[in-house]
Amino acid sequence: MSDMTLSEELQWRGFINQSTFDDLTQLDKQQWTFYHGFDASADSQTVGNLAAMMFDKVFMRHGHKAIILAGGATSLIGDPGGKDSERTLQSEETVAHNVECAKQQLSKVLYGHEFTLVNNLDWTKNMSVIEFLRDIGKHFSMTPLVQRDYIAKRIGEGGAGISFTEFSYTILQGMDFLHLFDTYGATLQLGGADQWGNCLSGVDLLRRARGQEAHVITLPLVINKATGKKFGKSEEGAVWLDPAKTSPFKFYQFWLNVDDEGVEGYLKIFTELSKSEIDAVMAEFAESKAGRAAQKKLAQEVTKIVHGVEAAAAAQKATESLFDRLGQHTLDQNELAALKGDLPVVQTQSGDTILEIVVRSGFASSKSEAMRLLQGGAISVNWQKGVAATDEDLALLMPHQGLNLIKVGKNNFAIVEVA
RNA sequence: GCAGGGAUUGUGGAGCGGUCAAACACGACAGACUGUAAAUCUGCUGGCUUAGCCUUCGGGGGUUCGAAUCCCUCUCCCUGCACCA
Repeated sequence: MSDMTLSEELQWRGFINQSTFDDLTQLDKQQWTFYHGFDASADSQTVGNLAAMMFDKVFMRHGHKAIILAGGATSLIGDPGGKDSERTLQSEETVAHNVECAKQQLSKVLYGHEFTLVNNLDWTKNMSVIEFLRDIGKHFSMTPLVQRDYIAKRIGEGGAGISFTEFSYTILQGMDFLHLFDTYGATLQLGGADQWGNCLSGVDLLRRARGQEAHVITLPLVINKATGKKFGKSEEGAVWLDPAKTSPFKFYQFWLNVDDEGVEGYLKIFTELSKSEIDAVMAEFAESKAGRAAQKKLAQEVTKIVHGVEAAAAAQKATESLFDRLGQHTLDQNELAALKGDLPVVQTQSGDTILEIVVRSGFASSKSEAMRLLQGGAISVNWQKGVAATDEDLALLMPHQGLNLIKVGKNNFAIVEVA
């Protein structure tokens, strides 16, 4: 796909945050067995995790052996990093379910490559306390642990405190590295920038317990260049990879709406397009910013990777019919029926007010909120915008029999089916 | 364990007996302008059967005509001392 070496490609794509290598070309000189752990504290991964998966894919394309870990054990404990207060423990069933979800999503995104999928619960659940304290704990010195930023923050003035459980998280993760070295010969760990400290726990442990040199590379947290915030949040919160949580249409829309500033970077991270392909799209984009060629390409490619070719095509088609003729064209019943697979569908009785429908669609969490949206001119039915809150004007927004299109805000569409 | 300090609506943070659904800032959301972008401006930000009513200020109980504000108690956090080295 490219004649770059691994180290060159990683740098070009902007995948390197911190690394224990003095010289990254060491990566090019041998085949590595690396491991990368994914959190299982939610039942779906997000686009943030997607960046990490794409990171792994670069290594895989260059012929390195991957061990992908779902954190069945670590998610039972909870990573204190980045949190300012103690987490609520999740039940074993929940985590087991999440691990299954994570495994499925990982397999889908990493499809086409060979890799070993493991769950760290397998080697931790039957470990004895004595074994843990003697064989593992003995290698960790308290002083550096306590000095870790996120732990220091929790312990110091104004901190929320930290339990021994969460405190031990990093040791557990270090143990994973040790185990994967013993079983698979893994000597490299990849992770997110926030995992740097936890990854180093494993490096230290390997050195102390096995006299083995090991390495870590972390990828940067993807930042939205326009806002300076963490990338990957939409209006409704996180952007999930699970189509049930973020529909392929919404997912596609998310990428299409990405800021100009960052598109090039996102193309490099979230797609597998080569340098020449990306250069070509960016050239087209530079000529006509309003054409948004880069965003379109990005949305297309990423949706393909996560949801497949068909879903990507469907999302694109839905987008065209909703936006390209924005406001000029009332979609007929057939066109609306075609959109039913892509947009949320709200079933309703004739007589239900628009407020109730908006709440049921999930675009507002209460009637009060729906009312506010209405008064702000955010709601339209079949392209008719409503502004008034009186009963008479409310009636004008009443959907008719059959299929209707409602729009809330700029980007939220739903089909309303009146029985 | 003892002594102080603290817990407020997404976050930070005012309020210290009625005028408090609770200042202000940030964030979020919406409108205008644009390119379904950014910036900017404007609005909005507990719920409801919305000129009114209801539920919120860590949990529970009390004082009072009236409590986010006062008292008791529980939980959690912080600081200092003690304990432990």
